[in-house]
Amino acid sequence: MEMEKLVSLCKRRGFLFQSSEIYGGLNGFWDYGPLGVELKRNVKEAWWRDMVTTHDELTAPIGAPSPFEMVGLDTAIIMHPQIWKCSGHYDLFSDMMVDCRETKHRYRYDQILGRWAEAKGRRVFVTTVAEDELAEITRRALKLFHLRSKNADQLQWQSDLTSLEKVDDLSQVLAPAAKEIGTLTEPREFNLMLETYPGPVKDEKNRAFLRPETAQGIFVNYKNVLDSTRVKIPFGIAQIGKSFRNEITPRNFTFRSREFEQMEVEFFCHPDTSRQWYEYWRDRRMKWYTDLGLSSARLQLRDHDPDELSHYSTGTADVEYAFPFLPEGEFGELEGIAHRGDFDLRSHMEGKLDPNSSPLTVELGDDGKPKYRGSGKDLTYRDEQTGRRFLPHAIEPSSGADRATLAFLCEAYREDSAPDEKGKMQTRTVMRLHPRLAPIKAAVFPLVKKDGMPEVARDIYRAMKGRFAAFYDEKGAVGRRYRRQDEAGTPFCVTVDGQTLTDQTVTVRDRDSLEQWRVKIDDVVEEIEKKVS
RNA sequence: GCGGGUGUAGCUCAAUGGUAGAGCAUCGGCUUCCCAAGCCGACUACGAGGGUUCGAUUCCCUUCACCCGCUCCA
Repeated sequence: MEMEKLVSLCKRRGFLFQSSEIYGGLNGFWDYGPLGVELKRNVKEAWWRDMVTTHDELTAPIGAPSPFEMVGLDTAIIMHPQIWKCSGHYDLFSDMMVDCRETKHRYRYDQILGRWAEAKGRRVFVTTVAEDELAEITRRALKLFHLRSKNADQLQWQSDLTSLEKVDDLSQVLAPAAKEIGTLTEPREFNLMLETYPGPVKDEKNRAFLRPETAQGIFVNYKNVLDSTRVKIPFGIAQIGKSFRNEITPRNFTFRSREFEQMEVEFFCHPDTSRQWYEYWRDRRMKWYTDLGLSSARLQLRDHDPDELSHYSTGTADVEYAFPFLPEGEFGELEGIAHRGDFDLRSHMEGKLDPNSSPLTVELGDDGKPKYRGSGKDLTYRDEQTGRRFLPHAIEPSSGADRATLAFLCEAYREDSAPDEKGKMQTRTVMRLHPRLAPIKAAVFPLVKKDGMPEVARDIYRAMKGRFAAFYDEKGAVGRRYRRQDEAGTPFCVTVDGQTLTDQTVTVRDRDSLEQWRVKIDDVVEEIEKKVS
């Protein structure tokens, strides 16, 4: 399937529009049209119903270690800036970066180390980002000055190892991996979080961030939920909401947008059982996508390699989909299921933890105090059976609503053949969306606009509208009307014909098989409702 | 962020330094008893800004967006 065809259909039928299109568009932002908004709402509602509303806390679901509770939450997009310092996003997301024009590599300004070296009358700041800095710098300096190891004494070091930040003139700098000097751009600030300034006066003191993930809203409300709901561990808190990231390269339709919507659960459990819960959520979340129509052949559950994991995490897996815009054999992330240990709760309690420490300890600043202070609130959980206190571990299934919607659109797009009125085969474009996700569940047509058929059809339409999304159309050839609904992904079309007027039956036409069968008018609404829910 | 390409109607495309065309879609009729191309009619476009020119959709510059490759993707 060519992506342009899907993009074109999305615009033509009103699934997706480029944001601010009449002003030329805005990179990284997208608008959902009348059909798209229904589809995305259905995705989110399917998720919420399956995770929260219909969850039965009395019964252990298949594969779950025990019964558990699920509650929801809806937190603000803008939160206290300290949250992002303790979560680690602040340090990771706002950096001075330099680009190398020669190698096209991008580096964190503060991570490039180097030494001033002089030889043959030239003075160059030789840099590296490698682990064994001194050896690497020496090796690169010799190479730059065309010196053999035995002539190393011709090389004079004019400084100890220092940060590139101390160097004023970048034209005399040998960039890591570069062959020539002076290839680095001036340092530029990269803010991966979008900033805003609550309050009428723009002042640095007021600087806040649009959340880059919804999860932190859950962590900082974890105690409120415990105190207000009587939930007991193990339990999950679910949230759906917008998040914002300054993606460096927004691309691939809505796949990498700067404004996007997440569907996240933080599942809190005892540390001893966390591994089992992680496996439960990982497998359950994978199944959710196949249940809603993504083909197993295009989906994969990819466990992260141990070296991809934070050491405090015992597992992270991605649910990935083979999007048609990716190269053959490559997959794009739909959802990450992460074992986060107690990193987040402890960071919000004690102060930002150093993710590289083991066991985890609070990261200290130059003054020996915590780099970012936590809330100081006790977030431990008291097991009322044993009387023991502990900090729960969190399992985080974090799903992208827009990415899921895009995957469902990609999966649904098909071109097949259907006969026209002369029996000649024609290409048919059809969106084979799962009935639960389809924006319109059924369309109702009078076969022709006369003989009392419209009146009957309208009555059926009205009866449907009270129960589910339906669409009425009486214009033009009926084949054309069927094809229009095919592109909208409507699973069923109900047609009133001449026979209806004599025996009170209508035809129901199936979108995918094109089969038709007759149903009594009195039964048709219920029959379709059963098939689409 | 870098390099290359593209930007004309809702969609897919055409042509042109001087009035911009088509197919499909849409809308209004007619026709039509089951899968888009039967008939008549109607609507709609040169991404934005600036420059050159008597005159720019066309040439030049800038910008925005999209596509491809590289980079990035916590």
